[in-house]
Parts: sequence; structure tokens; C-alpha cells
Amino acid sequence: MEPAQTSLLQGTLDLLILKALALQEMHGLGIARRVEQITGGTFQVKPGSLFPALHRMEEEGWLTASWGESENNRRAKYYRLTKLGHKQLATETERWGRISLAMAQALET
Amino acid sequence: MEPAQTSLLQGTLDLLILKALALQEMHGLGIARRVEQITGGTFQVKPGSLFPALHRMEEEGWLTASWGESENNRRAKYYRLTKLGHKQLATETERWGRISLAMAQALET
DNA sequence: AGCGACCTATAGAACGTCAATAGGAAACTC
DNA sequence: GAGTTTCCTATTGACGTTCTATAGGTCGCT
Repeated sequence: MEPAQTSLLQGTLDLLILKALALQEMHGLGIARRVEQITGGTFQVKPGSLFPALHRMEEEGWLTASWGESENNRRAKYYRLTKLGHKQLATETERWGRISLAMAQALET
Repeated sequence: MEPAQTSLLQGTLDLLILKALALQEMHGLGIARRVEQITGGTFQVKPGSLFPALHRMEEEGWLTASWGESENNRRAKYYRLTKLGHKQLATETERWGRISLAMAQALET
């Protein structure tokens, strides 16, 4: 039995996508699978959340996309981080650190 | 200089309010101040977020409210946790633990 | 030919937070 | 005692993000 999947916290999806793409470019569904994997199955990314987010992030200039072919011979759009995207990853990681620390403070005792 | 205040993460406000009320009943603005305090000044709760949340939580049965007088002789509405509210506090604390762990996993390396 | 897996995509709704605004009542200022 | 500030509660409307539901095309398998 896997642990129950928690619905995403608003504001964490961007960071998870950026982190997933940090090492190598991937296509949409690949990103979704990778996010699920690196969170130990806790977070599940639905297509209805994923694609709007990807398009938004592309518009922000954090990602660039190009059509290619998947491992399964499907037409797939590959996303990779731009320089700005790497910067954003750092920013959001730092932001998460602050939030996480503040919550830990609040919840201790 | 205080550290910059991060705007609230959606989904954390309820938990923070519940935690603030865990020890003693408080009025609205008192809760806001306490949340700011226990998060080390990181989170700031605006009235426009606070009161809708309080009313919602009251409807859920996690809080009960009664009018009283503040330390400054103002008319103030005091909130306290119900039994259900304590249960909810435990639930949301556990949820936060899962989220926090998953994010830590995702961000390590 | 039919079916499931893979991949991208959008519309509409739900939800929680924020900015702006409001108003009353106590306390302070001069 | 008039004017101002502080304290306390409250609502409205807008906004951004995520979810549900739905869609369509292509590959591979039987």
C-alpha cells in the first residue's frame, strides 16, 4: 500500500517542475512522473494542473520547449530550463526554506 | 531589519490559526498577531484573509465564538477550539508533516 | 479492426488569499 | 470637546492556482 496522495499545495508546483527539469530536459508527462517519483509518491500532478503551469512558466521565460520524439515514439514536447529558470529554481528553493522553517517554528511545542 | 514577510501559502492558514488557538482562546486580531509571532515574523495574516477563514472554520465546527472585552476595553469576539478543532489540528499537522517531508525529499541533492 | 497506453491540451468550476474599503468605539492630544 | 489615532470586526470584488472533466491524435499489440 502506498501512502495516501496529498493534493498539491498551491505554490509548490512550480518549484517541483523546476526541480524535475534541473538535471535534464523532459516532456510533460515525464515531468509529472518524475515529480511523483522524487516526492516518494506523495504528490501527484494532474494534466489539468501540469500543462497550464508549463505554458505559464514558458511565458515567464523559465522554460523553453521543442517538439521531439519520446522513448515510445510519440510526438512529445520537451521542456528545458533557461538561465532564468535556474535562477527561479534558486529563488523558490530559498522561499520554500523560509516557509518550511517558519512552519516548523510555529508547530514546535 | 526583520526578514521579508512571505505571503501565505494557500492551505497553511487554517493550520496556523488552529495552532494559535491551541493553548488559549483569543480574538481575531490577537490570532493574527500570534501567528506572526510564532512564525518569527515570516507570515503576516491580513484581515481580508483572517475573518473569512475564521467564519469558515466556525461553520466547520472547529471553533466557537463569543463576544467579550479585549485587554484594551474593545468589543472583541473570542474564538476557541472545539473538540473537533483539536482533532483537525492533529490532522493538519500530520498533513503538513507529509508535505514537508515530500518536499525535502524532492529538493535534496 | 479494435483497444489500451501515451502525449498534449482546454474549458469551467472551486477554492483561498489579497487589496481596498467600511464603520464603530475607546483612548489620546491639544 | 474636537480631532486624530488605535483597536476590532467585517465585506466586497478581483486574482491566481489547481482540479474535474473532456477531448483528440498516434503508436503498438492482439
